[in-house]
Amino acid sequence: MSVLPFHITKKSETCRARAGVVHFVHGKVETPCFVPVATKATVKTLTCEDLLEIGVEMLMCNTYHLMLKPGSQRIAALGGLNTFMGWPGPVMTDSGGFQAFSLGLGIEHGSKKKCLYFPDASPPLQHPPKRRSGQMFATMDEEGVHFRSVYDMKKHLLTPEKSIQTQEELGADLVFVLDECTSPFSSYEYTKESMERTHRWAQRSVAARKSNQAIFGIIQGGEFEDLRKESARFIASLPVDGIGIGGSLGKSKKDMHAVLDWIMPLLPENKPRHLLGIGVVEDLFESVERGVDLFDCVSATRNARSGYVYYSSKAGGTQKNKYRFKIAHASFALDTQPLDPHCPCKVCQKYTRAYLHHLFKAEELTALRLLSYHNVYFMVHLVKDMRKAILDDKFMEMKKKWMP
RNA sequence: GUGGCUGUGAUGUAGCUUGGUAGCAUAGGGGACUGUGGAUCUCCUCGGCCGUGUUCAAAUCACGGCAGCCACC
Repeated sequence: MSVLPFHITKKSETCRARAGVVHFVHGKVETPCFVPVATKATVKTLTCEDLLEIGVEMLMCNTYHLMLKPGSQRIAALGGLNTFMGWPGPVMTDSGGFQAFSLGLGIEHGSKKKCLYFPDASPPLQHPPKRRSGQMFATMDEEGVHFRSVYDMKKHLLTPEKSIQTQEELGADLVFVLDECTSPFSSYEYTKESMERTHRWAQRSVAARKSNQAIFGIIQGGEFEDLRKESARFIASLPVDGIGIGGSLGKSKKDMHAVLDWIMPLLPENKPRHLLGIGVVEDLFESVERGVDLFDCVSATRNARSGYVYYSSKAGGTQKNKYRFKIAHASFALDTQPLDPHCPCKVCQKYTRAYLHHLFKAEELTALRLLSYHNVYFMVHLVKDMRKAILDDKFMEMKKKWMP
């Protein structure tokens, strides 16, 4: 068993936040750290040069997508992910567990990671989900995940062993065990059954490992306190290098905070914790405060592609959507300010909102690229600033400034 | 000048025969999106060339204007 070197440099005195350093094969990562998602071996619209320039430390690629296209063996033959994509730094690969969810239950429940409709949610969400039973691309049984390729409908079986083998072929620094995410609509009974299976898969994943790649287990259990705690104890007891926190985090932000509050005291201090698929600005603060070290999230790049620009509260803005605005908004047509007047990124040094507004409305690809660059810069540096604040023991102060 | 055809939102159109909810697409304006989605979903704004008549009721039928296009002189 490999031991992933993780050193905690500083623990906050006022909360669970900590600053540390993880040493991966391809370099160190200073935590807390925001890890952009490079599903198909690229952060959409950005080059590796961009990412280095931005200050990105680590990337997350996806086993399911790369297994189907171009295939893990081809990537292995081409020297592994780093060589293949020209990225010198550490890489983690997601196991395919999330795709088991998003192509399975996610479709059946008309739900994504975040719940789209709960009448009692605050504020109440407007539209009930469209349930589309019978169109699932993934189903689960004890053996593993039965996928249909989104490309050609061919059947694939992804077992925990196959996932690990594939991730070894891809050659990431850090791999995740195969897990199943439940939907916010999943019952207690299903969530429990699924969690127990995920635990067995975790054991099988760990046992299947042949390389010295680092491996993270993943805590499931949905929004249920006893399940989350049980899962946390179980995953913490495995010989893994770190802890992933996955699955449905409930119906609201409050629920997510509760989940983190339940499990954090049960986790070993000396292993890094990765909160899967989170987050947005508020979530990053709340999670770092509760002791999360690593995040991956598509929000920066996906939002960029739908025209949302992240910006700092220092830059001013409306009460609603405090940390982002939509560049397509007509009010930017003649706005000669940079996207975020407080942002030192390349895009903000050069281009005006008016220009980016035009590019976006004209559906020019450059708009998506420049907005992605800015948003990734914003998120990466927001978390880097949090790290500095932890080191200076000013994290809660910083949080209060951002989230009064 | 004569004859024919056509006038529906910002744009392109459907409905007209057989009168009864003005439909669709694009554009515009909001909103959603958390282990990817240049996707998708969602809400909203704006309309029958003008006038008169018939009728319980007119985008629809009739008549008169006006405008555009085409053909002929």
